Amino acid sequence: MVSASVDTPYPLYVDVLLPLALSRPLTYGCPVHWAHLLQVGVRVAVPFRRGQLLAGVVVATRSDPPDYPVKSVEEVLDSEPLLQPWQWDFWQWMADYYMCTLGEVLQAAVPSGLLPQSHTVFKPHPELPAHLYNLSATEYEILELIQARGEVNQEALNRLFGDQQALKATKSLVSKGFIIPEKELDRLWQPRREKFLRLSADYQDEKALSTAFEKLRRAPNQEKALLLYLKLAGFDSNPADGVPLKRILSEDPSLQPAIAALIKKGILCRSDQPSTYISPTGGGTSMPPALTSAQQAALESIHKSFQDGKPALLFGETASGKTEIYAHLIMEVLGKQSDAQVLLLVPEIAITTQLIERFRAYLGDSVAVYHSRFGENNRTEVWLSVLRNQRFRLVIGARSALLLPFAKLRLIVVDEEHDASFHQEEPPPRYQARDCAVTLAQKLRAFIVLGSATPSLESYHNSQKGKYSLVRLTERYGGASVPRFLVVDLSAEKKAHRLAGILSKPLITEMEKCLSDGRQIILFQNRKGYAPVLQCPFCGFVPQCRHCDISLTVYQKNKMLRCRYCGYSISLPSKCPACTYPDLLLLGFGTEKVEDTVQRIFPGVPYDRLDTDVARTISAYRRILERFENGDTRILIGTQMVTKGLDFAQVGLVAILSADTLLHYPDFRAAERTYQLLVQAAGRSGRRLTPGVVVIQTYKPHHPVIQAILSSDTPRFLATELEERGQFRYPPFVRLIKVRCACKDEQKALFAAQYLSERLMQLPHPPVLVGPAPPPVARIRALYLYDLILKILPNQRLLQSVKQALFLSLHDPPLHKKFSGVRTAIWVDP
DNA sequence: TTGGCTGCATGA
DNA sequence: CATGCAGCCAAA
Repeated sequence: MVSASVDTPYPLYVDVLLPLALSRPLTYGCPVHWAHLLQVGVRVAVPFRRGQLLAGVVVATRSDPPDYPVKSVEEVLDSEPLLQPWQWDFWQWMADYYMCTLGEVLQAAVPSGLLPQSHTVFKPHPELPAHLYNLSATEYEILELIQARGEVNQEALNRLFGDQQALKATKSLVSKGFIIPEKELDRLWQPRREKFLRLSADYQDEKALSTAFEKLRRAPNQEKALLLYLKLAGFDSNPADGVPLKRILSEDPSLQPAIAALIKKGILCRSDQPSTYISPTGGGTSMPPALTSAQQAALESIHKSFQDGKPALLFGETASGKTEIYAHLIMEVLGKQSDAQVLLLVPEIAITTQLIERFRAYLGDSVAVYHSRFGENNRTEVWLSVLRNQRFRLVIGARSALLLPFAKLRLIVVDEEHDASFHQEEPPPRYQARDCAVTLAQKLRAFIVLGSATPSLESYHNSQKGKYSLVRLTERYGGASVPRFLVVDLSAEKKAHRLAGILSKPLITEMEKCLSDGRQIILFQNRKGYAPVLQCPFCGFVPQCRHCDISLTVYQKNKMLRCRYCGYSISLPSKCPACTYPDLLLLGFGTEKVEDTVQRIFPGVPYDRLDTDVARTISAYRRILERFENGDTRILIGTQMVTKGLDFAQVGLVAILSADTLLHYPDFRAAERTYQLLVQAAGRSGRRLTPGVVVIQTYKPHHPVIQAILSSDTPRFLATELEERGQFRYPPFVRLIKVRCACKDEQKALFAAQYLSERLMQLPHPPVLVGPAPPPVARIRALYLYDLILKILPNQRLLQSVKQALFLSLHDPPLHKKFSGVRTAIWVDP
């Protein structure tokens, strides 16, 4: 028997990109019966490792066999490509630029519903062994379950019996010949379909219909059902499709058998119609408001920069009406080409109903929303619709929307371009979506606008160099007024004993004034929980995380101590774990503690807290905002979340409870970020004709950033900050690459980082190296960390050579041998 | 990255 | 001699 073992050549070989961190696509053979379906961009199911099935995307096809044995493509999942041809080039650019693998980009881009994986299903063996006596209790139970249900998947068993137990038992059952494991691909994503009812062709005219009623004389329920159908169909503007079955049953669920009978008699017939997971919202009837002359001028400048083929940086003060300009641009582009697509990128949290509703008013159901917290089905539907250029004209999305397969993208708008959430920290690809958007626009010859009231120094610098064109918009829109700033010196307040927890006397006074005016208050504190540190005043003991080098945060409500890095938690001790001293100190302030103070000082005033702890889901987040919007709550206490994208007319006071935690953040962008946040927070206070108040509490009232805010001269702040960046060699004057070595063994992590640094020094033009040094939190999840920061002059060639050297060193055998167990991570433009 | 394999240490 | 864990390496 030779024939079976001979490696029969396949008619076709395909390189398949899998959604894993593999360094390259893998090659599979394609059997004849699939070959005609294969083309670049279609999905295939392929075996991976031992029996696992995985969906991947075909990157290339060829007819010559590789010089190693290959496995066969199991199934072709598409008849049309799932990707646009330009995406390969763009993804490759991302992978090269951000030093990650293509597979990681694939994973970030494609909704997981479109990349199914296999799971194991156990079925009873057709010929069961005669003896059951050598089975353990668990094995016996599992066998019974499998026999009863016909098939059971591994996950279900894991849930019932625990991972270890289930795995052991199934393994043993398989080897003893009781059950057979089979790999099945997860159910493929299906477009939604809905059951519809309509009148059969034979009963369309009035006469036929009356004979139908004739027949139903002795079946009152069926008669009732038919009447109900006719009533609903009559109201339907397009009864050609019939009436959704769901709608009929929602009127009277008891009619189900009657309807079944009507179908059986051939009076009604059932049909499956394609439907949508994204319910229609209506709208699309209004036009964006007319522009003021200042806005019109800005719009024209943007047109001009488009003609020059440059990205436009729209630097418009808070409330200068940038959104109106976006709206006009978008309508223009869509007006010119009816099949054009537009992408509006927004920071994650700012995907508020407010912005979406605004655009739905103009564009109705052709507005899609895309971000990670939207359901898998919705995302998949948006993906396919954007690919085939159906339905959606405008996609409003968070950073990952940039990876959608646009068929005809003509314009990208990046709103709040300075916002940190455009940068993906983890997992790879670690990319900056704003910068990627610029590259993508260039590749697709699409227009691009970056908008902000406080541009990032990178973008501002680019506009000064002439790479982007700067469009200024200084006039406040609709007579909006500038808020009044009040800086409170916390050290003076403390000396005068005028601090109630974290609320200073002047702040309390402003709050009282605001409340008696019938207006609302936002309190911002950039810390979750009750207090960041618990300390014993007697022996000084501070509870630390077991796995991270950080003190545990106190959560008073849940009586817990919790690590903000790894989630490790223990119950709140009532006395010092070291010396049993009973009165422990709660140092610092989190939002929970602010809540307590507010409750104490303003008893009876309704408030809410908004941070990731309470707003876990999008619906919880919305509920809290709704309550605030209709005035059910008067005070909103929260973290970053409360400073972004919320526009509430009744807010009269915004307070930054501790500007210092922002200013002292160990990051070269601390000043920039603080400035941006303060401006953004200020934008939340006061609307139109009623000026608002912004209270900034700080121990450093003379800090340049605070002073800059008071003068509200953003260009000047940008200029001075740019000067500092130049002086201390920080972006945008140098490019940064951060390399992190992580290992359970601290020495090993350090040595690996040192080794890398030595290798990089040997380059003909070495980068400036900072470190290796431990980051501020030097151990996370039991891994010791060492960071190496490379500063590279902004020169394409240099950057390229450094990246290459870095790549080679990381994949170098000596490094792997000597430093096995060291994990590395790279951030380009951190 | 992940899982499976190898080799070594521990335990009945 | 079985079981567990760490380190190593290929994945087609």
